[in-house]
Amino acid sequence: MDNKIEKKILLIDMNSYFASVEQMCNPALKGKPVIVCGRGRTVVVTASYEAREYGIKTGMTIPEARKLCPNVNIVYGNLDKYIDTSLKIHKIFLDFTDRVEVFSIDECFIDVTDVENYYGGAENIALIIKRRLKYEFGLTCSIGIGPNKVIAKLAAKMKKPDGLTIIPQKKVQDFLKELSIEKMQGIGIGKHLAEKFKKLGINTAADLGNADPMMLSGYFGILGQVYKNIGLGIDYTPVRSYYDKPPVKSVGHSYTFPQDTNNIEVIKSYLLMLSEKTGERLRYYKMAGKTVCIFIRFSDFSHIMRRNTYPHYFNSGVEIFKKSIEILVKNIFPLSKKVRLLGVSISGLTRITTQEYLFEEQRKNKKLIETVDEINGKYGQFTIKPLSMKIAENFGILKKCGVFTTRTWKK
DNA sequence: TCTGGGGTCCTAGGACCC
DNA sequence: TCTGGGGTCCTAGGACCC
Repeated sequence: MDNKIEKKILLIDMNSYFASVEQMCNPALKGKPVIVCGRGRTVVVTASYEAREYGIKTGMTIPEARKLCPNVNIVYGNLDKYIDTSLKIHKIFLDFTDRVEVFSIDECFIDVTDVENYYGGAENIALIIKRRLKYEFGLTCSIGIGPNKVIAKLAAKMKKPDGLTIIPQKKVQDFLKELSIEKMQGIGIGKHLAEKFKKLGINTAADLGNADPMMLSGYFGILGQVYKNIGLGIDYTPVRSYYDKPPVKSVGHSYTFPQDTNNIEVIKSYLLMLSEKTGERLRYYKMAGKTVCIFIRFSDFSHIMRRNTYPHYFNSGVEIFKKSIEILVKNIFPLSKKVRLLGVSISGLTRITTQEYLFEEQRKNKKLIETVDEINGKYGQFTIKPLSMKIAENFGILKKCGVFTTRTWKK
C-alpha cells in the first residue's frame, strides 16, 4: 500500500450484549447472574459476567447452566429489543464519522483515521464512546484500536469486560509473537483450523506469518496467502460506510422440534410456517429468490441439505412451501430417522420492483399477500395464517414453544 | 431437559455448452 | 471421426462468524 498514513480503526464489542440489555431494562437483574436463551430445546445465547463467574458459557444447555448456578435468572431473548438498542447505539458512532461498519448485532468497526484530530486522537474517541454508552445506555464495551480491522478485532478481545487495548503499527509484530493460534478465533481461524495449524508446528500468529507460503498454499489453496497475511498482521479491507450495506445473499428460518418426530403431517405444517416466515421477510426486503434449500438435522445429529434452483423468482410463502415439499419428496422422504431440526432458506436473490411479479398466479396473489403482511406487521406475525398451519397448532405444541412470537423485520 | 438460529464464503465435482 | 479444454452454472457439504 502506498498510503503512508497509519489507519486508526476501532472495533467496538458490546460486553455480553443481550444479557446487559436485559439488565438495563430490568434493574432487578443488575449485578445478578443472567442468561438469555430461546424457548424450547435451546442453549445459552448470552451469559452476563456475573453468570460467567459460575462457569456458565454460551452454548451450554439450560440444565447445565442451572447446575452451575441454581439461582441463575433465565430470560427469553427478545431480538427486536436488541436490534432497536443497536440502532440507537450506532447513532453515537455516527456522530464521529459515517465510516461505521456493522459487523454483527453487537460489534462495529469505526475508521476514525480522517477525523481523530478533531477529537484529540483515536484513544480519546474510544473513551468518549465508552462514557456515552455507559451514561446513555448503562452498557459497557471492549474497544480495540489497530492499524487495520484484523488487529483491531484481536485487540478488542484482549480485555473484557470494559477494556481498551491499543496496538499501533509499531507494536503489531510484538503483539503477534505473543498471540497463540487459539486466540485468533473470530478472524477466520476457528477451532478446526487452529488444530490443523498446530499439527504443522504453527503455534502463534507470528509462526503463521513466518510459514512457508508454498507449504500453506499446498495445504489450504488460495486461502494459504490469506492466512499468512493474517499472521503478518496485514489486512487492507476497508471499513465500509454505514450507508453502504452489502446485499442480503440468503434468507431462511429453522426450528428445532420440541420432540424429535417422523410424523409427516407435523413436519409439513412446520415447513409451511417456516416458508411463510421466510417469504414474509423476503417481501420485507423487497426481494425474491429462485433457489430453495432444505436442511434437516436428524435425532442422531447427522444432517442432510438438499437444494433446487428454479427458472423464475418467487417470494410467496406458499410457493416456497410447494418447492420445499417437492425437494423433500424427491430427495429426503421416506425418512430413515426422526427429525430434530427443520430449516428452509432461499438464495439466488434479486431485488424486485412491483412490476416484476412475472407470473399470473403471483400477480393474482400479490394484493392478498400485501394485505396479510400489513395486518401481520401491525398485530403480530401469523395473526392471519394459512389454514393448514392449524394442523401444527392442533398438536398443541406451536404456541407452547414460542413459534408465534411477534417478530417485525425492522432494518 | 444434552447439543439454537441467523448468516457468509469456499471447495470439489458434475453437467452442459462451445 | 478423435479428443481436449475453457467457462459457467449448479449442488452438497464444511468451516467459520456472532
